[in-house]
Amino acid sequence: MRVRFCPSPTGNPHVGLVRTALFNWAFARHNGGTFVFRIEDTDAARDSEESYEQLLDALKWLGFTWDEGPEVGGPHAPYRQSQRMDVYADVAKRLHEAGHAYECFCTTEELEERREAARAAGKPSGYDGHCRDLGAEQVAAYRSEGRDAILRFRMPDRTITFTDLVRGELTFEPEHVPDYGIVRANGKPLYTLVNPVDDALMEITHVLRGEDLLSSTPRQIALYEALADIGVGNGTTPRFGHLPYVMGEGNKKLSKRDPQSSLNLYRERGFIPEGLLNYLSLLGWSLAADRDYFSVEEMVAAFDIKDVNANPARFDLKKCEAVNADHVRALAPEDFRDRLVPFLQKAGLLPDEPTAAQLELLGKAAPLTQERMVVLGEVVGMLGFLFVAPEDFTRDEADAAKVLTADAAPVLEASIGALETAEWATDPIQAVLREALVDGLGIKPKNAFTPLRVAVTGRRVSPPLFESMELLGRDETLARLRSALDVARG
RNA sequence: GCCCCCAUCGUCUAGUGGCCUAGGACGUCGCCCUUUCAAGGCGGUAGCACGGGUUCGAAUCCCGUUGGGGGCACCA
Repeated sequence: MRVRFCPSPTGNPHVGLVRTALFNWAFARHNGGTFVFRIEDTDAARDSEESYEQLLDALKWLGFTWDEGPEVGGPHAPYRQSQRMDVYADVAKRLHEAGHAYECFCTTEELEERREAARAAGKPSGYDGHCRDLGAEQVAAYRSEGRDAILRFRMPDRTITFTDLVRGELTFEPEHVPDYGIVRANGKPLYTLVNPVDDALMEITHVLRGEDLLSSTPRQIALYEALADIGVGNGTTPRFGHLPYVMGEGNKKLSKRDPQSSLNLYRERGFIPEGLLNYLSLLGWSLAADRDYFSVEEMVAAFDIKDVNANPARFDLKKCEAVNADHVRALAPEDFRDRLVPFLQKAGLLPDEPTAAQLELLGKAAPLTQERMVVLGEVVGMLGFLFVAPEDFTRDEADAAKVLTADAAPVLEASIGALETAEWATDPIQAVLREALVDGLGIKPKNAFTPLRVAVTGRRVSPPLFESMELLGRDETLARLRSALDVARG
């Protein structure tokens, strides 16, 4: 079994692309097959090197591995179509010579005109076969007019039926599968040619791709047969499975322009690969009736293309976040801590090379946040107060205004007094504060600790207070309580 | 316009003729726990698009309708 993932490097990787990669990869891995990664960069106008780099980076980050493709090579190298142009030129020439393709001189305007006419007459609006059987003198006449020709594939005049791996048997009548262009007038091959040619050459056995390619499958099947006829590839036509769309808001397919579709965005927010892949696998597939939290290993072990749903799935950010949060909580403490570092660095709270003391502090603080976090990026807001330089510490203005009022002054004052001599550890800190505030001043815990929380962490919502104080240290804690007292007194 | 695909709670899904007075998850609502926020616990909410068949029996099979999506390129 040989499976491939063959994106074209146009723009940022998006979640629909990732889902397709995931299903292909899981399919290959589950069946012990070969996973081929190929880059379809035949459209110079839209492809970019930057997108190519991002694609590779994204796949690596997600943990996908490929057996053949860029950087790892393989028996069918190169795996970037831009480096295979001579292959396509040769195949196109042979297709032409064998009569499977012909030159078409129709101009865009002429095609447009006839398409409109066909449509108005209630007939299929694909190519009408105008140049199918041009004689030599007609070809010469067009050339002398200065017309350019594209190479067009000659579809066989027969019904094409195939069994889709997710949708079952599908049938297309010939009048709805018109002849189609395979080489541009400038000689550059089109996707319609290069994709099947490479699949044939690379001996791909199973093609899992988006539903948008469903209606082009019959014409590709015809091309495979023509390729077999002229001896390109090993003569077998792959089996196809068309994956349902990933939809965005409303009833639209998630498009690259849709910000919700950008993988990089999720990555920057601190989604982790485990969570993202788990969620994406749920879009069109399920492990079991009552489980939707699982590892990618479990998915691979269970993945069967027959279980994939045919109906489109909407991307639900809330659920994606919930699944990600579950995976964040399941991380080993040290792993979790390490993954936090880049986010703190990006926020300027940690240097490029954190000191041992900083890492130790993070190691102690991280557990306070792990089950409170949906995405790793939240660490900046949650633990910023611990890592910020004393002179840079600020409080949320709204929280301070609401909480650090005259009423809070006695609470802060009593706390300072109690903490100056307390043993500096979570439990004793809690004990002396309870004694001073709850017992001493008769204030409810909730009301007693909120001013302290804002004073010390700068926010009304924070990690557990007493642990936070312990980690902050006595001097800085007292300094912040004193400065808060000044604020409270006006 | 022509062709194709799809149709279970708001969302993702389980369900392949009787186990379904349709199960789970996210969301949402209520309660409990509680130093904030989470997490956790308990409970509630809400669905087989519609109409015909087939069958002793249909969410499950067939047909039609409606709705949604896609394709009909010298894009991929």
